[in-house]
Order: sequence, then structure tokens, then C-alpha cells
Amino acid sequence: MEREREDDPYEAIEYGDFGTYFRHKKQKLQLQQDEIAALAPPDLAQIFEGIVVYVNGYTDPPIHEIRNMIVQRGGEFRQYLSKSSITHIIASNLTQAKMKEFRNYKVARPDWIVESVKANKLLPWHNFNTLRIPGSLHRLESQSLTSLSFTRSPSIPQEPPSAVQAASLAGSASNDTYSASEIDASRDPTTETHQPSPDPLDDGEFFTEDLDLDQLELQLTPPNTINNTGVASYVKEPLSDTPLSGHENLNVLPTESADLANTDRASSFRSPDTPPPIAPTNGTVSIDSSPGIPHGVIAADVLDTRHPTLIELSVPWNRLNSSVLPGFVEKFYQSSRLHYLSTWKAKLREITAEIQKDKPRLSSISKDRVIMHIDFDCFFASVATRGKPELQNRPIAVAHGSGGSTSNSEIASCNYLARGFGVKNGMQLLKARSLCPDLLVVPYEFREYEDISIEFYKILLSYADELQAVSIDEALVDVTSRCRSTWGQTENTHGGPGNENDDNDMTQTDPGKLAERVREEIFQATGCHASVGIAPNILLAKLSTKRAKPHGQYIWPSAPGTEQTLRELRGPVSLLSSLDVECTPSSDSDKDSQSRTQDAQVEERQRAPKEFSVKDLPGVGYKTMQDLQDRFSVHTLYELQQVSKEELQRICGMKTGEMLFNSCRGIDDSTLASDREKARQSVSAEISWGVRFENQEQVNIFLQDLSKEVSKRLKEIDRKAKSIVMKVMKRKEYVHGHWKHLGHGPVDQFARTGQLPMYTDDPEIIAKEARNLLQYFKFDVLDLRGKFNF
DNA sequence: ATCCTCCCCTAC
DNA sequence: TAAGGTAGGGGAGGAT
Ligand SMILES: Nc1ccn([C@H]2C[C@H](O)[C@@H](COP(=O)(O)OP(=O)(O)OP(=O)(O)O)O2)c(=O)n1
Ligand SMILES: [Mg+2]
Repeated sequence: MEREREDDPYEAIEYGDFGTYFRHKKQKLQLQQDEIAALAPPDLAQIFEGIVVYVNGYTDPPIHEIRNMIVQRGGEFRQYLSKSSITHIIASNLTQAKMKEFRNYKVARPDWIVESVKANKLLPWHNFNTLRIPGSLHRLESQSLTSLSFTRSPSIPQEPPSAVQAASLAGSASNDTYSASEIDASRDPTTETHQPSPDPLDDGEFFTEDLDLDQLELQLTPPNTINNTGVASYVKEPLSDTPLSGHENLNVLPTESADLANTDRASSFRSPDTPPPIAPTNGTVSIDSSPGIPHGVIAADVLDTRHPTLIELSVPWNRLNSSVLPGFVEKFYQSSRLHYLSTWKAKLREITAEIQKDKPRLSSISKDRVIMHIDFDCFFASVATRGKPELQNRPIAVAHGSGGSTSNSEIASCNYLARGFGVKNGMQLLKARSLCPDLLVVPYEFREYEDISIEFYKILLSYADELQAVSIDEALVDVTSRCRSTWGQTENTHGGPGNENDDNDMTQTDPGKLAERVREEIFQATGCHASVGIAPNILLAKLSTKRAKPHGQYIWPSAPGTEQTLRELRGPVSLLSSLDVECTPSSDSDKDSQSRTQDAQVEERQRAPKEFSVKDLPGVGYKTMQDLQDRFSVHTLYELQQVSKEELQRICGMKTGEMLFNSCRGIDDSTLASDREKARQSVSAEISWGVRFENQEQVNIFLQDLSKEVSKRLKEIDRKAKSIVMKVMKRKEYVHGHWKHLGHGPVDQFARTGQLPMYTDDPEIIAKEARNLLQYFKFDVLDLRGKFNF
């Protein structure tokens, strides 16, 4: 099957006459749109760019007026509900049935369009939400550690370690000072997370150039199953936007037949695909006059008629850092922090599972669990500054390109001093420097991270009944057997950081003491500070750590679901509304705020429990946060507590809705996944940066290299695969703007699954099928961007 | 209902 | 310069 994401005019590749009919209708409509757009005054602000609307039912401004307003200002209009491509639905009111049908769409009243036009800017649609839930929201109610070690892959290139580092650290030390002091920004977990696909969040920037990305993904499947080769059929990519993208996924089966009980995913592929009934447009480079492309589409460089990819590759430096250069894949993986993060996680899971395999399962199920969550403070940044007093008082960030001031690489980790300026993990350097001009950029030290992590895990394993590796710098430990739980049925009246307790029970340590001991031990062993949260479940342990950061600890004071925990989760709200609450760490004594220095204020803010936002909950990212905001106007946990479980489930889904309902009350029954169990289900390799091709030969080499990578990983875990999924990205033609250097830029994504002739880990076989799957799309190599996923 | 497949989303 | 990877939970919607 071919799958395409994003708004491609041909996206809904529906088969049969029905689909053909709709497709024609759609094309016709888009032609009309182009005409309308062409007639529009050229200077209309394109406020609806990227908006694709479907109008349902009768509307106040008649539908054609709405259409004109939208199309003339860069938006698109769909005559039929094309679920995959629409961004919004316009409706004055909805029947019960429609409400249900549109549950997962953004439905706004017509005046959203009208008012936006008046304001000459795109207003937030949720202020015009047709489905807006009425009221109800703001009610006031309310051990064998020594064996632990990474088997280092060939060698971690240590970045331009010495050179750059020496220069930037020692050399510049005189100019800068590093500071360990943190400003509160600790709260925000919002480390700007990387968005893998075209995403509005991209740091507020729009893609202006092409992005590259290739991805190969293999899914593990049971070894015994045999399947047919998925011979690629040819399909032509319609006029669609320019960019081609493709990826392949391979489903792999465990070599040990038993493992993945053949969930033979492959079976789905057995039927040979029939090529989509679309006329092949062969990889024509599109200049695109494709329908649906909004104004402004004119290629950025009107003067240079060469293909954008060729223009990019004409810059020597770009060539040297793109996939046209042999050895690109290896080089990329040596430098990709996200690749390291993923690799480390897999390895740590494997290692800790192995270590814990023998020992009996201790707890994890009991009602009175004691869960400890440990997480290094700004890990990469801490490693950079440890033992370097001259760096302690400076805002620093770990990123590539520490050499010049023109670098716009992404920050992997910044220290808390930098966060005080608003700098965040994941932020691009130019933006970070605009917020914090004195930001010192230091290089990665991948080897160090590994070594430190091993020491870290050794220590934690010595305390663990059960341990779950979360990441290179973070773990969950069940310490029930050696820690006296303090939050039984009776509500704990105090709580708070650094909980003192002089209990010296031999076997049952006080949580506060335990946390102190662990933190100190970690610091002694690694020179880096970690924060610790201890609580009766995983959720509260993580929230405790968040509250403890940086360089602190927090013992959750009360049991899940209790009134006190509800108040704790509300943060300042409860402090304001109920002065009788005694758990306020910050004393009233220093109320003379006028005389306070900023530092003092900062300090106090750090100490006072912060109001938790929904984004603080594990599992709640940008999308869920937006949904809660749009549908319920909910931002904080306090507000979330006011919404019924039914409503949450209706909007967010059964599982997620229940999770949200429980989480905002501190309830979480999930257990530690110590990974002694289940085998991996898939193995994949993908690259979405620097992917640019001039000819098929380069594509083949790239696929070959990725196939080798996947093959290597399969062999490492002694598994084989038979099902493969190829994912590809194809650049959008019309987009203008700027995006990450050599990134994939605006793309459409495509996926195609196939079957290998047998369970295998042979790179040649994998590569062959990958080529077949990619060939199916018949994309112009110049438009290939990234993500060849096998 | 339940299962399955193809995504989207999340986390570090 | 720059290195936007990757595994797994879960939802939508069609097949059974
Ligand atoms: N967008 C991101 C987020 C994290 N990381 C890496 C660098 C971090 O140091 C490490 C750990 O991630 P954390 O989320 O734990 O962030 P920090 O440890 O940097 O800060 P803190 O835990 O104090 O919030 O993962 C990254 O490369 N890119
Ligand atoms: Mg950390």
C-alpha cells in the first residue's frame, strides 16, 4: 500500500470508480481555486496559508464567500470531506451525529474566517470552536554491578574533542565563567522536542528549503514464517508536490522462533499490491503548478531555474555533508545525538534486563510501593562543566558547531543558568543566542556520557529491587524493600524536599535519607549532579523529580488520589485558595518582597512548588496539550481535575482519557518495565538529514548503507526479519522559507511494505527489496529527501 | 466485540 | 556550517 501523509492533492489514493470520481472532483475544484487565487488582489495577506478547510452545512456567510476569503488568502478549500488532508471544518452548528463524526477534527464557526479576515491575521481557531464544551470547566470544586558495561561500538568519535574542546573551554575560560546556579526554568519540561516531520512547532520557523531524510525499517517477525517477496509494483506519483520521500520498513522475526509468536504482520502484504490507478508522472521534476498550491508558491529563486536540490549541492560544503558523499551514513551516525540516545537506551535495557534476569522479582506489584526516579541535571551540559570551576558560572549549551557564532545547530542540553534566559534543550543556536548572547557552546563528549552512565547504573542497581532504564541519564528504581513508605493511608502532613528523619532502621531507610545518599554517591562517582524523586508510583516519582530539579530531591508527601495529593498537583492554586495548607515550603517571613533581590525571588520561586501544567504529565506532549486547550481550555492540572473522565475519553480516546483523569489525581498503577521480558518487535534505521541525491547510483549506495546498518543491528541481537517497510520523504515543491540546514524541509511522506523472500539479516537481500519498494514510487531522485526506513 | 494495519504521538 | 533517531503506546477505521 502506498501511504502518503501531508496535504498532497492526490493523497486519498482511493481505488475504483468511486475514488476516481472523487479525485476528479477534487482536481476540478482545485483548478477553480487557482483561478480564484489568481484573481485575488496580489497584496492580500496570506493568512490562511497551510489551512485546508471543509465546510459543513449552511453557513452565515454563504459557502462561496467563505471559499473566496480562504482561497484568496492562501488557504485551500475542499468540497468533500477528505479526512486525510483537511486541517479544519467550518460549521455553524452540528447535529449529534456530525458531532460524533467530527469528534477528531477542529471544527470552527464561520466567523473564525470572517473575523480572521477582519483582523487580517489568523486568529486561534479554538476561540470559535463549534464544539466547545459549555461551562463545567471552571468550577472551583474542587548488584552484580561490576559486569555492567557497554560494549562500545567501534569507536565513538569523541567529537572534535580535544581540539575544539580545549579551545573552547580552556582557551575561552578567561572570557567566560560558567555557572552552576540555576534560575528556575527548571519547571519546564518543555525542552523543545524535536518534531520528526513537517511540523508547525519547528521552533516557529518555516521550512524554506529542502530537507532530506531517508529511513529504513525492519520489523522483527517470527523466524519460521515464510513469505513472499513483495515485489514492487510501479506506481507513479501524481503531480503531487514535488518532494519525494520514501522509507521502507522491514518486519523482522526473532531468530528464535518462539519469540514473537508469529504475529506475522507480513500476512498483510501477501496480496500483491495493485498499483494505484494513477498515471505515472515519472519523476518529473516539478515546477509545480500543481493544483492547490497557494500563492506565494513561486519558487524562491525565480532567477535560478535549476532544481533546488542541484542548487543546494552546488555549494561545496553542502555536497561534503550530504548523502552524495560516500561514507555519509557512517559519518552521520557518528555525530547524531539522537541516534546515540536511541542506541544507548536499547543497550541499557538489554544490559539491565540481563543483570536482573536471575534475581527474583521482588516487588513492583504491591500497593505500597516506593519508587525512586533519578535523572541527571542537564546531563550533557553537566558533563561539560564538571571539574571546571571556570565554567560553573557561565550559561553553556552542548551543540555541534561550537566553533563559530554563525552556527545554528540544535542544543542537546543547556545548563540551568542558560535556562534562566529562556534557552531550552532542542532549541536552535541562533534563537538561543538571541536570548542569551553570552551563551558558551561546547562540544559533545559521547564517550564520557557512556562512562558516566555506567557508574550511575551500577550505583542504582545496588539499591534496586527492580530497575527500569529510561535513558542514558535517567532511571526508575523500585526501592520498596529498603525504604519505609511514608504515605500510607494516613495523610502525611508535611512533605517536601530533603525531608529529615532520624530513623536508622537497618533495613528500612527513610526516603529522604535514601535520596540524599544516592545523590551523593552519584556525585562522588561521576562529578555530576542528579536529582531524585521518591513517591508511591512512577508518575508521582517523575513529577517529584521535576519539582526537585535542579540539584535537589523531593519526597512526595501523600498518597495517590488523596486530597493532599490533589492539592500538591495544583501547586500555587491551592496555596492561594487555601491558606491553611501547611505544606508551603516558602515561609511567610520573607514576605517583604519589595526588598527582595531578584536572586532571592528566583530562589524562592524555585523552592515553592510550581503549578503543574498538563504538559508536565508523562505522555502529554504538544498534541495532547493542544487538544486539552482547544477542547477544554485546560492548561493546568488543577483545571484538568475539573473535567470528567467521560469527556476526556470522548476527546482523547479511551486509554488516554483515563490516563489523564488518573494522572491529574496522582494515580498511576503502571509497573516498572524492567525489560526482562518481551523481545523487540522491530529494528529500523533512518536518516532525515543531509539526504540529497543527483542520480540513482547515489540512491542505491545510500540504501545499501542503510541496509548494512539494519543488518548489523539484526545480527547484534541475533534476529532476522522478513517484513520490510520502506518510508520515503519527497520534498514539497511549492514551499518557500527556511529550515534546518540540510534538513528535510517540507515533505510528504510515503510508506510501502514488502516481504523479504525469507527471514534474513542479509544486507543484500534487504537492500534489493528496499530498492524495489522505492522504485515503486518512481520519484525523481532530486526530490528524495529522507527517511529510508527499512 | 475483537483483531489488524497503518499511521500519529511521545520520550530521551 | 551540521549531523531532524527510533521503539513502542495507542487511536482510527476497516476486516473478521
Ligand atoms: N531535545 C533533546 C533532549 C535531550 N537530549 C539529550 C541531552 C540531555 O542532556 C539528555 C537527557 O535529557 P533530559 O530530558 O534529562 O534533559 P537534561 O538532562 O539535559 O536536563 P534536565 O534533566 O535537568 O531537565 O538527552 C537531546 O539531545 N535533545
Ligand atoms: Mg536529565
